[in-house]
Amino acid sequence: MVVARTEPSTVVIDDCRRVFLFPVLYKADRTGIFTVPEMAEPSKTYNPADVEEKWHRRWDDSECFRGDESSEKQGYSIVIPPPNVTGILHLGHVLNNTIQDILCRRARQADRAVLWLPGTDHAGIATQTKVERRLREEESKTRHDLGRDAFLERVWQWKEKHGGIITTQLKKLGCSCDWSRERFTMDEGYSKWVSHVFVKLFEEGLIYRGRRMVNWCPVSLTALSDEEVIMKPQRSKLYTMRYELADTQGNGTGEFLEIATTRPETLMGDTGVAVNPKDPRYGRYVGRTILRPFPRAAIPIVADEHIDIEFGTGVLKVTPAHDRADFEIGQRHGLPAIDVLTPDGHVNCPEVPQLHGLERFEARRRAVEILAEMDLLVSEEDYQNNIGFSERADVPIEPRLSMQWFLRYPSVQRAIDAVAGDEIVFRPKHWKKTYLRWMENIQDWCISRQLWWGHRIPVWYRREDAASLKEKALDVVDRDRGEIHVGIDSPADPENWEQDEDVLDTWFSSWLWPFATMTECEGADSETVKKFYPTADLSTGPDIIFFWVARMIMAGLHFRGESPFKNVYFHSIIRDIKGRKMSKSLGNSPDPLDLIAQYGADGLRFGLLRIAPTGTDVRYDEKQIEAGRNFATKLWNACRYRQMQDGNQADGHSPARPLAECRLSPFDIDILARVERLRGDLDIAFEEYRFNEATALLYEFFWSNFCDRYLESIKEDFREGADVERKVLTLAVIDEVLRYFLPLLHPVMPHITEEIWEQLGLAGDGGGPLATQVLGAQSPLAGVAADAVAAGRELAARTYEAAGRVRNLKADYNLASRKDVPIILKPVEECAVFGAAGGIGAGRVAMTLQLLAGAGSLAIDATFAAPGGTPSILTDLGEICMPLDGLIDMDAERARVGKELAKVDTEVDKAEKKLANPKFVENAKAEVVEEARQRLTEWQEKRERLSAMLENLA
RNA sequence: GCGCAGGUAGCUCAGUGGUAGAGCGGUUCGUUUACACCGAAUUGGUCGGGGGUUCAAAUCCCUCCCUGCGCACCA
Repeated sequence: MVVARTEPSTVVIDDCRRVFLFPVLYKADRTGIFTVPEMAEPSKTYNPADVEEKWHRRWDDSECFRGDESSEKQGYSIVIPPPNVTGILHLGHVLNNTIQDILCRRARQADRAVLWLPGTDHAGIATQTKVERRLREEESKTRHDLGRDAFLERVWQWKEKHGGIITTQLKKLGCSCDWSRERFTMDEGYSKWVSHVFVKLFEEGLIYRGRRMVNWCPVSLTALSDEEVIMKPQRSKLYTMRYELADTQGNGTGEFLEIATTRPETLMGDTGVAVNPKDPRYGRYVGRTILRPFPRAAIPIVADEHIDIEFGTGVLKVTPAHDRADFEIGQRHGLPAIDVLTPDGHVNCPEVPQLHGLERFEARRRAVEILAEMDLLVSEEDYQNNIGFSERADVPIEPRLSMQWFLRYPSVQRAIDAVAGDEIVFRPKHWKKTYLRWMENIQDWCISRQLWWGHRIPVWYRREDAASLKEKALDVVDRDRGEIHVGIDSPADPENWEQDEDVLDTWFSSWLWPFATMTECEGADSETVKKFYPTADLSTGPDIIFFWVARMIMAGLHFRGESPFKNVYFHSIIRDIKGRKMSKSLGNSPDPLDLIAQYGADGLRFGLLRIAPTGTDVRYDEKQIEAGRNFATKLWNACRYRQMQDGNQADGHSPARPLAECRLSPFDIDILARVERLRGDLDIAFEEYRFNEATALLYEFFWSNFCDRYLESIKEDFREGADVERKVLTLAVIDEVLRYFLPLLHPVMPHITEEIWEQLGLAGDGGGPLATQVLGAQSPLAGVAADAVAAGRELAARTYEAAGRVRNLKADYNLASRKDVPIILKPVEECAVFGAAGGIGAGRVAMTLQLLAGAGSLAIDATFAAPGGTPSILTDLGEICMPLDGLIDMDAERARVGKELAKVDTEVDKAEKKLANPKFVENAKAEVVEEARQRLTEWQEKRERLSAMLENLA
């Protein structure tokens, strides 16, 4: 078996710093030991691994991505959406960070001082859960076994061990972050910001503590915000049971009311039954009492508008402790709240021993049985309802009454105005509505979490009163009374105080990210924040628009007086090919590192960008990544081809004169004009954050225009005995195109462009890495007269078009792959001036036409008289005949021309009809009408000539 | 229920009033020394249905159908 392994070789072949980048092929023997290369052979495929690694090192060493706060240049900044510190990279990260990398690299090219500030988030619940699980699995311990301090020590250890992973992965992707400024939400300075903000909001009366109905996760044992609850449709049962009126018999023989419920296991907490006051069926019951079966008790029947007459039986059991709506009904009617569940979701009701201690779903089944035994169960039917699940633990949450800290959001109206008035621009713009809708219905934020990993609430209670204070609703007044201490620092006499046990919601730190990463909360502003705040762009997923984006806007406005960013770009959510969300449990989420290993970081970046950025969501298809890799290979090979020509060269590498003074061919002019045009088109595409369009432009230019047309047509210049001057000029044009193109591609594919840039020596003397190149304003066609450019491009376009038509013709005769077919061009009059553009004679056009058409020979002969039946086509260069000795088939040719004529006929009809319509001529834009006229003329001419051809064939 | 986004070629998607596009796939041909991760040709669409506005609609309006997402919910 022969194993090929590539090693970069650095054979200096001349004094121009050009080296052979293309690796030497080594062969391994059966032992796997590499032996002396048998022969040097350039690799046909780009091998990203070594190249990428090398450039990561180079960029790192040169510190070229450091955000220079003292720069004279205009600042540009992005803060990274901090990934979970213990998380690993997924495709969403790849897309999002590629976008940010592009924005930053382009900003550097535009000569801005750029800061891309990286960092990670402590991710309270997620991280704590991970460490707890490990503790349970490996040591069979809970966090309580360790105690708070020891447990936190473990979490920090875990963070130290696993915290760097995602950062390393981002580096592999080529992210040009300023790694020297990496931040973590639990850094000391950052934590100080969190406390500072808490204290400030508390002082403003926006933070308060109270006993409220919250979303409780019975697994994580903490309260959650509304945003952390995911509603999911569930198949469940709707049970109808009956409660007996207490004032009739009370012994099972009196009057009953039927009540529908999905949660019979909470009926021990029922403290009332409610009907709608407008419901004629039940008016007479209101004010009476009814018997709760277990524990048996008489509870009042109340009338409440909230009850839906249509639903179920129109009678609701009111369980104020276990349902948000019931709680409110209870408040309105003075019904007590009886908590019958433990925090971890077990029944807590010693009065009913059959249920006491049972897990909540087990208790539900058991409660139904008991009801049936008591003959109180009327029916049981399948029912679909929506249940809230906890985002992290993925179990149904319990509405639970508990003492928590809440925030009334600050600067809400300003945050609404900023987005509504486009001070902050959302893209795609429809997300604006989603944002405004949420902001306009904003609810207080439950910010306390019963966790240990996070920022501890900076509130202390007087030790002697702590027990009672912890049960009390609190606000700023209580501090003024000296009962509690709220401050960044602990009280001076800590032995007399007890700190609140809870920590803050992770997002309560994340919402400060854009400025808390840049400056300290006390004292003078840092130079960094002065230079780089507010940031320019935020790129993130629409799934965290409420969690993060909206809150950052409020925090920025409130604490810095300025919105934290100008533009928000919401990238699409990546789904699998079947449209499902990527998830670990489905196993449909490819590991980006595998993809990088297989396709290269550049290929991955390019491939994802091609499909991802416009819609709301996008289906991931590995074929796209493959296309990205293929594009890298194409680029590699085109440059390899260019480099191979160095060896053929007699006299130096570039013409002594500037390009504009050389005899540029129409094709030289065309490709140079196109690469310049590409730059303008890219500017527009990126300006509008249309990343997919940008990749399409780059792909189209390089593959179709540069490789398939230009490179294919200049190969003659490198053949034995070709004109040396022309060869040198062609090399110069290729170099100029690459010198212009590679920087344009660089933000998308940074590694391979750097490598080629260096190896081809395109930077010139003293030029640094491509990553540091500022794009100049120089046109590749500077000094070339505008009319020469126009004429050259016109002639090039005609030639390319004609070559395509000849290929079609060949295919019609099943000769597509034949290279020996002779063709004869009878030039049209206006093309008789071959050579007007750039002083190059007809030979250049003829050569290109012949090469691209794949013809064996080309004669230019205005007087050529084709034998009858010779296949020919009409092009903008003239009539092109393909005499096929021995292959001529009059019938076939007649059929072909007839078919073409028919097609042209319908086109003429269409165009005539359009122009015959006076309203069209009247109303349409002048250029549209003019275009239609021209088209008609062209079709008519073509029809005439085709008719003549058909006659000749007859 | 309310809102948002989408329905264009077999697949993934571009295309906002003026000749329906790309990539992938399929088919046929081709290894000519940059590249088979390639080249050439070719196949393939009454642009979700219906109605309207307009000289002209994939594009604007109305309506219906389907898909995805968000918000709110009926116990």
